Amino acid sequence: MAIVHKTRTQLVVEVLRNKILSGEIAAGESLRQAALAEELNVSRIPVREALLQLEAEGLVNFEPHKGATATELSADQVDEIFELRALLECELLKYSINDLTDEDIAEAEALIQQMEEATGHLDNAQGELNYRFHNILYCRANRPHTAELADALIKNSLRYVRMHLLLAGGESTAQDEHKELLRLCAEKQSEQAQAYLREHIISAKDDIKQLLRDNDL
Amino acid sequence: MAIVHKTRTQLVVEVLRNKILSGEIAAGESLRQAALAEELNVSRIPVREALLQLEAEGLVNFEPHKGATATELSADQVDEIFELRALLECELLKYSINDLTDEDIAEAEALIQQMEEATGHLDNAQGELNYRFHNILYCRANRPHTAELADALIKNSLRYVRMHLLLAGGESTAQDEHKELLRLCAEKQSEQAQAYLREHIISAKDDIKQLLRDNDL
DNA sequence: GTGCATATAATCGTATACAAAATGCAATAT
DNA sequence: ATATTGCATTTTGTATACGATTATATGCAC
Repeated sequence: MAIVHKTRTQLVVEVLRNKILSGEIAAGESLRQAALAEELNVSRIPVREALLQLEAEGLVNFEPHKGATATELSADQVDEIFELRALLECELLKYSINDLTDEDIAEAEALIQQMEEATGHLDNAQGELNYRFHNILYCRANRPHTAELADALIKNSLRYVRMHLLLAGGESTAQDEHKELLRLCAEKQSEQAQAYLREHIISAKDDIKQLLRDNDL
Repeated sequence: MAIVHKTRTQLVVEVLRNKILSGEIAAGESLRQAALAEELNVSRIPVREALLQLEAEGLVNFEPHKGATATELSADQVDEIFELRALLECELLKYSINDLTDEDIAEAEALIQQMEEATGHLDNAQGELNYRFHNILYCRANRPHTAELADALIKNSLRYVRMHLLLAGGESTAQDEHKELLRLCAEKQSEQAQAYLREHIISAKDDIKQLLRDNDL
């Protein structure tokens, strides 16, 4: 087991990403380089590089000479991000489903189990589990670029999903949907699984948009 | 017309992107920060930031402590990139087509004209025109995130397209395809236009893969 | 000669320092 | 009172300098 050296830039990326996804850094909040550097005990260079990386992930807006801000979450963006997710994730599932092993299925089942146990805990463990669940289903797609894009979108939407879990209690139905989706995958029903997945993602989107509307965003 | 101040980082990004897309920097070539900095008369900081940005675009691989290289072009990647393009660009066209104005159509027509005139010149003007042609068709989609992703993919595939133009003479058929595509767009035949666009992109992919095979890649 | 340990060089990563740009505010003019 | 100009402050952008990591070469034991 070789020890792995993480650069300060990578550490800063992780810290900031978590803070943004968890809501500790609010959408629209401006990210002053000097302040972050001091807070994290690094110089501004790794902070700058981290901000650039986060911009590529879509979590940060970086305007030259103006500074960086956590990206805002508009209803339009929700539409776009979730529809992109549906598009890319269905594509990944299409390429992955026939090569999913029994172990993959079992692993996904275990995650559903854990999600049920985690119901009620309002930390971001659920989002994390949800994230891993979806990723397992796509792991055999052998489409690294597509997977990377989908990954970024999923991470980006985690903020909304978290809000979804907080404001609505809607994970009980999501649980059932996960089980049904997994069943279709286990039976290699490619078309139905894709359609179901799409519906799963789009309905989450609609829920979230409704929430945004209700909470005057 | 406000004068716009470009940062050195942005300038370096543009220079390097052009060099990579034009082939002046070959796939797999390692990009030494100090050498680039000296060549471009800037310090290593903007070079580093430019490399990070190019990595986000998929043109560069950036490994910590190891250095950056121009990304390699494997047959698998061609598959993936062009299929992603087909997916995303059809989506953009779907949302854009009904709002395309007569001016948009005329502009696209003018570009086809220019492409015909440029036939034979083996610079990268054609790739550039091609790029602008496709972008016009999507300009009314109002999907900034999707457009950005598609843009990166198109830029990434420009290297292949260039090779395609160099090795095969295949733009005469592409020209006809562009005209037919534009006609379908002008007539707002959404479904057919999408299908035709998909076919246009996929067949380019197949051509390019064939070329890669023939030239022992 | 082969394999390993150490030394050396090349390259990258980051801190610090300085330059350039944008912002906010106050003084002035309209 | 409002708009405009100029200055001071804040923040970002970039150069330079230093430290850390990796790759390469050298020497030694076997």
